[in-house]
Amino acid sequence: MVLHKRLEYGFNGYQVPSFPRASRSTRGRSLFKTKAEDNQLCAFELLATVAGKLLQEGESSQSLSHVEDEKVQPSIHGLVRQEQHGEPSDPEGCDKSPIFSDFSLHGNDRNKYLKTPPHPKHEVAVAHSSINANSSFSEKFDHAEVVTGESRKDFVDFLSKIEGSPGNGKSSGNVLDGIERKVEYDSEKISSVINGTFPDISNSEYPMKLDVKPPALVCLNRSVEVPHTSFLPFQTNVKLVSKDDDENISGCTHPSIGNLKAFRPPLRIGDRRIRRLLASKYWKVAPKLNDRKLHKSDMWHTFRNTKASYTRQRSQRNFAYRRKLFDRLVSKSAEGARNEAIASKKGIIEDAIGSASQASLVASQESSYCSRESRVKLSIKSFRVPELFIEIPETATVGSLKRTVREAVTAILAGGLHVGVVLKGKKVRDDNKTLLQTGISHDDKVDALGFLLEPNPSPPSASAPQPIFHEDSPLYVTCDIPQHLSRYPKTPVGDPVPLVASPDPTLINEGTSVDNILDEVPCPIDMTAGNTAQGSRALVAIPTSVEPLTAIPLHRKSRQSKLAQRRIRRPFSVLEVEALVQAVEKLGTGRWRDVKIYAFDNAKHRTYVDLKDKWKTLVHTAKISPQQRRGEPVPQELLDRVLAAHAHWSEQQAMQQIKQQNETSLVFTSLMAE
DNA sequence: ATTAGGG
DNA sequence: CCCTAAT
Repeated sequence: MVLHKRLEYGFNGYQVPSFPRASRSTRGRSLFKTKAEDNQLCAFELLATVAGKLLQEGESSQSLSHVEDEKVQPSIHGLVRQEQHGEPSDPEGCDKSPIFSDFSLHGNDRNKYLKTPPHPKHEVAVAHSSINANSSFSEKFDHAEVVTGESRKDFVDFLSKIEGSPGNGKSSGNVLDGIERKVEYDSEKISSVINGTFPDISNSEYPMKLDVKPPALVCLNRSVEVPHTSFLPFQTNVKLVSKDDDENISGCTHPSIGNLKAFRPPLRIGDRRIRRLLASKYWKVAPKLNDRKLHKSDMWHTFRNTKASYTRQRSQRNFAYRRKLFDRLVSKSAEGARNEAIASKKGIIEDAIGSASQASLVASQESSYCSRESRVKLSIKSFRVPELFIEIPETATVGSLKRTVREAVTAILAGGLHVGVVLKGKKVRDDNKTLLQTGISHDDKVDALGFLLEPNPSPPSASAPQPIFHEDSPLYVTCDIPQHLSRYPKTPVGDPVPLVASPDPTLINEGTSVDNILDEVPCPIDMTAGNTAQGSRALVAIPTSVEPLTAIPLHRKSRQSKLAQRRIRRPFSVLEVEALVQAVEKLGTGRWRDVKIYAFDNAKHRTYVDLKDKWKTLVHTAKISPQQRRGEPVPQELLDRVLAAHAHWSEQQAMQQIKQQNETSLVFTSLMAE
C-alpha cells in the first residue's frame, strides 16, 4: 500500500481539478481516491479563503456612489493579464479576437459541445495531407496548413476510393506508393510536433508556409475557418516555443474540446524512478473531483471552518456573502476547472516565453445582477497555490496529512500576503480610488482584472491574520504526526513565508507535462482578447529547517525503490491519439517500439506499452457505441481510422501467418518428397 | 528490451 | 496502467 511509504508530496499550485474522468476502476485504489479527495477539500478551502479575503477587501474599499445601469451580461470575462514591457505576449492572432469560450455552458449544451465538437480538428501547425500521386488531389491539399474535418474526410474518401473498401488496402502500385510517402511525410510532421523538434522545414521537399525558426520563439497564427455553426470561437493559435533543444515545444494551442490538462514543464530529472515518484505524487495530491455535487456540502463545511480560523474577527455579516460566494465558486468549478487548468497552463506558457509576473490568479469579473446598487462582484475562480513540499511519516494519519497540507497552505496565504490589483495590465496602486474610478466596475469591455499575490513586505497588521505556522502553534501539538516530522512550516513568526520565483513553474493537476506538444492544452483562454493570464512565477514555499528529517532518511529510500508507485494517469489527448493513429497506420500494429520512436520519441511518459495499450483501448472504443465511451471524446473520424488500420493490419498479420504456414508446409512437403 | 495479452 | 509470460 502506498501509504506505507513516507509520503513526500509536492504541491505545485492547486487547481480545481479538471473533469471527472477519473478512472472508474477503483479496485485497489479506493483508499487513494478518498485520500485524494480530502486533499481536494483543502484546495477548496484555499480557494474559498482567498476569494473571500479578496472579496472582503473589495467590499471595504468599495465606495460606489453612482448608480449605474448595468447590463446583465452573462459571459464570463476572463481574466488576468499582465502586460510585459515591450513584449506583447501575442502579437497577432492571440490577442485579436475578443471571443470567449463560453464556460458557462451547462448541462446539455455542454455535453453536446463536448461530444460533437465543431469539427474536431486539432492539428496544430501540422501541414498535411497532400498526395503526390494525384495532382488534382494534391492541389487541394498541398500546403494546406490545417486539415479541416472536411478535407480530412476527403482524404479518407480518396483513400478508400483507391483502396477499394477501406481497411482492405492492397498496396497497389505507385498511387499507394505516393500515399505512403505522403503519409510518411505527414507522420513526420506529427511526430516532430510531438517530439518538439520541428523538422528542417526549409529543406523539406514539401515546403510549408510555416515560418518556423525552431530555436526562437515562434508564434504561428493559424486562422482556421470556423465551420458553420460552431458556437465556440475557433481559432488556432499556435505558439511554438523551443526552450531547450532537447526539450519541448510549449505554447498555447487552439481550443480543443475537453483537453483540460494543465501541464507542467519538463522535469529536469533524469532518474526515471524519481519521475515515477513525482508522477505518483501528482497522482496523489491532484486527484480529480469525481462528484462535485457530492462534496459540495463537505466543502462548504470545510470552507466555513477554515474561514473561522482566521477570519473569526470578521463580522458575521459577511457570512451570507461568503456562503454565496462559495456556492458560486463551487458551482463554477465545473466550468471553471477548464478555465483554471487552461489559465494556469497559460501562465506557464507565458513563463516559458519569457514573460514574468507575480503569482497567477485567475479572476473573473461578472456583471452584477442587481442593477440597483451597482455593486461589483468579483469571483476568483482559481489561483495557484505555490509549490509545497510536504514530508510526512508513513505512520501519520490521513487526518494529520490533511492538516499538514492545510496548515502549510494556510501559512502561505496567511503569512502576510500582499494583494496587488492589476487592471488591463497595469497595477492599480492607489488604494483609495474607488472601483468605479479605477474602472473595475465597467464590465462592458474585456476588462482584465487580475490579482497578484506577493509576499508582504510589511509585517502583517494587527488585524491581519497571523501566520498560523509556528513550531509552538497549538495546531502542531494536536497533530498526531510524530513531533519531529512535521517540520515543514517552520516559518519564523511574523516572517513572510518565503516566496520564491520559480522560473520553472511546475504544474499540478494530473501532472501532465510538456514533453511534447501533445501535452499541450488547447487554450481557449487565449481567445479572450488580450486577456493573457500572466505568466506565473510559482510562489514556492521552501521549508527552512530540515534537521528533524535526518532522522529517518535512508529508510524510505530503500523501501521506495521497492514499491514503485503507480504512474499517474495521463489520458491521451486527441492530438496524441491522432499521432498514434497515424503512426500505426504507417507502421502497423506490433511494432510498438517503432511507433514510440516514430511518434512519441520525446514523450518520455509514453512507453511503447502505453501506446500499445492505448491502441487496444482505441480499438475497443471505436467498436462500442458513442454512449458507452468515456473520457475525452475522440473524434469519430479518428476512430474510423483506428478501425480501418486495425482491420488492415490484422489482415496483414493473418496474411503473414498464412504465408508462413504455406512456406513451412512447402518445406515440409518438399522434405517429404525427398 | 520488446511483444502480446490478461487484469 | 500494471503485470507477466514469452520472445
